[in-house]
Amino acid sequence: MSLAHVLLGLLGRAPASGWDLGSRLTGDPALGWNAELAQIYPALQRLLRGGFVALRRRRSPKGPPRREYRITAAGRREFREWLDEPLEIPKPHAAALARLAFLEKRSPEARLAALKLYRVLLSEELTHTPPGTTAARRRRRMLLETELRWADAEIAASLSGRTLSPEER
Amino acid sequence: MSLAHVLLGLLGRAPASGWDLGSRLTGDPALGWNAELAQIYPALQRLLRGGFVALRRRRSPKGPPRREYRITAAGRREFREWLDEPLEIPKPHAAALARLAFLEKRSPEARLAALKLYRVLLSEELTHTPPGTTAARRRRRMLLETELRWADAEIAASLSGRTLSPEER
DNA sequence: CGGCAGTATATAAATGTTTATATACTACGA
DNA sequence: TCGTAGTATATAAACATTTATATACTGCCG
Repeated sequence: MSLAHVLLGLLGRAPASGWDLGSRLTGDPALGWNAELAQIYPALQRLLRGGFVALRRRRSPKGPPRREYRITAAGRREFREWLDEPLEIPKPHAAALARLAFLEKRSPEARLAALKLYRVLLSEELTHTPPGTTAARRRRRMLLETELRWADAEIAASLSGRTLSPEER
Repeated sequence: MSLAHVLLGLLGRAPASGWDLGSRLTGDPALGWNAELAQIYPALQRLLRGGFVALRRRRSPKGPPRREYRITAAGRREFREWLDEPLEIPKPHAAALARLAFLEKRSPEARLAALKLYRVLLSEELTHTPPGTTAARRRRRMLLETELRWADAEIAASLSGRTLSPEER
């Protein structure tokens, strides 16, 4: 169960509320994990019952009282055990990738349009991704830059393919 | 529901059994999707009931009779609609990535060992990844090559950090 | 004052995915 | 002949994730 361990990892950096953890997860794609609040709140309750985190209630300047969690010694132990499990090459699992995998099923025009759109998305993402301060962030940035070069190469290939198409010869 | 659409996409290339589809999914990480057979068989039954695929039973040279599916016109229509949905930048979601994201929490020795292991895994994966014949496969290969360069850079940084550590100064 | 936006927590229902288990057919080697 | 490996299908149970919905508190704008 990785979500609980990722939450422990984040709480190891600083105490946080469920809301904070949700923001950090969705705000940092380099973490390699994401979750809805509806999943985070029950996960924190389980961690609390298990003694892996401790709770402190604090009133919030805005909104209802916050429930801030900090990691316990047992939590750190549990996190380290998870961290020690063997690494693997992650197998991607995303609808957007599956769509890219079937690019060849589209008409040359639609393919080109999709590639150009994807390129725009990539460069936007890159502007929101500051040069990395951690290994995982540096990795993420390098991968985005590579994807950008890939998209450019595919766009070029798509254009030269178009030039060679029957109507244009 | 992406699994059903990915299956339709694969069946659009050639008719196949559930077993075949399972092998193709796990055999081609560039597809960006993976699933267990226990998920594939019910999905095919739903596609069949919906009229998106048609079934032909064939006896197998080895093992029990195969149930081979081919895509129907309705299936192609459904697939194209899914393919036309807007692209996004995929947010990675994998335990291995989450572990990499907490590399800094490990001791310099453990960090270095993890990076070296990951490097080995990457180069193995690359040898099993022939130069791409589709856009998605070319993308996958470029990303693996970039990850390899990232791992080398992090290993180098880790080593120079070690050189500067108190005991060695 | 009323509604909206942002912060904050929470639960139920629906959906998707993995793990465990069972069955069946063939070929091959011990 | 018996076990094992590979091919092939299938279901139940457990687990994970998303979507929908509800509540509450604050400040701001109209």
